[in-house]
Amino acid sequence: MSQMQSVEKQLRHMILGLEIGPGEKLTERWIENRFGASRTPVRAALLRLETEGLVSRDGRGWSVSPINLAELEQIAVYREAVEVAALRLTCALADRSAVDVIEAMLESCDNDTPREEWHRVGMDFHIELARLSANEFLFRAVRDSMTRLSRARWLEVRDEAALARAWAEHRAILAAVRLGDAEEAARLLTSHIVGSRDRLVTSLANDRRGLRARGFAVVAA
Amino acid sequence: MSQMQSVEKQLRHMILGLEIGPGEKLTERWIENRFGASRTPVRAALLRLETEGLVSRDGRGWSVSPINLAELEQIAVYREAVEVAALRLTCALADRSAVDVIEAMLESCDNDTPREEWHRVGMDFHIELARLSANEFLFRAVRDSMTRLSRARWLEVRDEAALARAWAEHRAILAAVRLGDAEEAARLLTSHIVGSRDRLVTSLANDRRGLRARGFAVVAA
DNA sequence: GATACCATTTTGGGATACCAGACCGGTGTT
DNA sequence: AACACCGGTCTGGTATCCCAAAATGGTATC
Repeated sequence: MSQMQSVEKQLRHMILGLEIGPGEKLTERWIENRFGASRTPVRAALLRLETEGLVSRDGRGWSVSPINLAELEQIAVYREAVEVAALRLTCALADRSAVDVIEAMLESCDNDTPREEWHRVGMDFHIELARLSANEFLFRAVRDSMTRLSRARWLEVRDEAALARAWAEHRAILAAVRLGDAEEAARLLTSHIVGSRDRLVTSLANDRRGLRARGFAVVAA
Repeated sequence: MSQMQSVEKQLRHMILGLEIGPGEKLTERWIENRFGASRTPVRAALLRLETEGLVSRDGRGWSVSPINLAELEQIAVYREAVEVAALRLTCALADRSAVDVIEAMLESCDNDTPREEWHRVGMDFHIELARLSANEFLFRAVRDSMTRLSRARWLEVRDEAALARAWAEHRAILAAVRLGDAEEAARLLTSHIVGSRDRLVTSLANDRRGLRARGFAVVAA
């Protein structure tokens, strides 16, 4: 059995789900025992997760990357550049009917939907929207950005009002894309990303003490 | 001795310098012998180079990534997005004196300068310009893009006229940045990137037969 | 002569043994 | 009580072994 991908997947899942706290130390031996794999696949997983920014070298060893407010702000700028570029490409497409699939994705969330699902769909909206551009690099950039933002976004998903607002903005963006109005879509997406960032950073800065109490490392901006 | 980084560095250098042809098969054992390292650091190197796009899985084994025309075109779009975003940030800075350092870098190339140096400085121009934005993600995006483009750019550097043109465009961009004219700088950078891409893709498509004869895999757009 | 088949070799994936250096805790000294 | 020292333990880095699967090449058959 190829345990390599399994270790990587499981470890990523634990990190993204905050089952292992940001800033926590990791030893190859612990991972080895935890997932019943040997060091070769463990090391492969760590190397991959390092490039995703989920894990970092900590001196000689490893640790789960802390949540970094300065990094979140920089990612927002990066996201804005790549997502807007992807969006403009998509608006220029002759066939933009694929937005309906994304719209349907949004509709699949209602009051009975668990938090986890909202969290996932909220990210997938951006990822799938970027995929429509058919540009592999823009797509990957968005996907990787969302992975890096994923842990911090658990906070936003706890705020009912923020969630409703995000969904409304998502729908508005899709509407503009459907019409092929690149300028309007870009404007909406930009303000959505900037707004998200502001709410996220504010909320993280406020919760910082509480998060640290739970053992989560949160680095200031 | 930490041979891990050494293997990675040396292998990357051979690949970027076309000492190992695009599309060529690689075996872990060959690398092992070639660099006198054992398989663990070899695997680490391969995993890292894979994320850089220099090496790809080829069935069960590994091979040097072929030069892919479709990929080059997509990277150009991606580059345009991130480089322009970085440039706008830089233009908004109060202190833009760092452009002088980049200007000096360009000036360091004259008729006696070896091809290799022109090649490196041509890439470093874009990388260092992106670094000025002080956004780590935009910077990395540009750096990684240039790495991916590096091999294909060996062709452009053989064309004296193209080189002169590129340098002129580089200088014009710096001049606009120095004035803080973001719109003009963005316009110049965009057309520089688009122009580079067109010349590169055209020239590659023309040389494709010759490159293949040298054993270089070149995938069509 | 082409092709299907089988034995051998080779390959990457995984496991394990070993090492040098960092880290930690206790002890003895001041 | 504070601090310097020292020995054991733990960790990541490396080398090496083993294995299953895939590639290879030769051979017999049609």
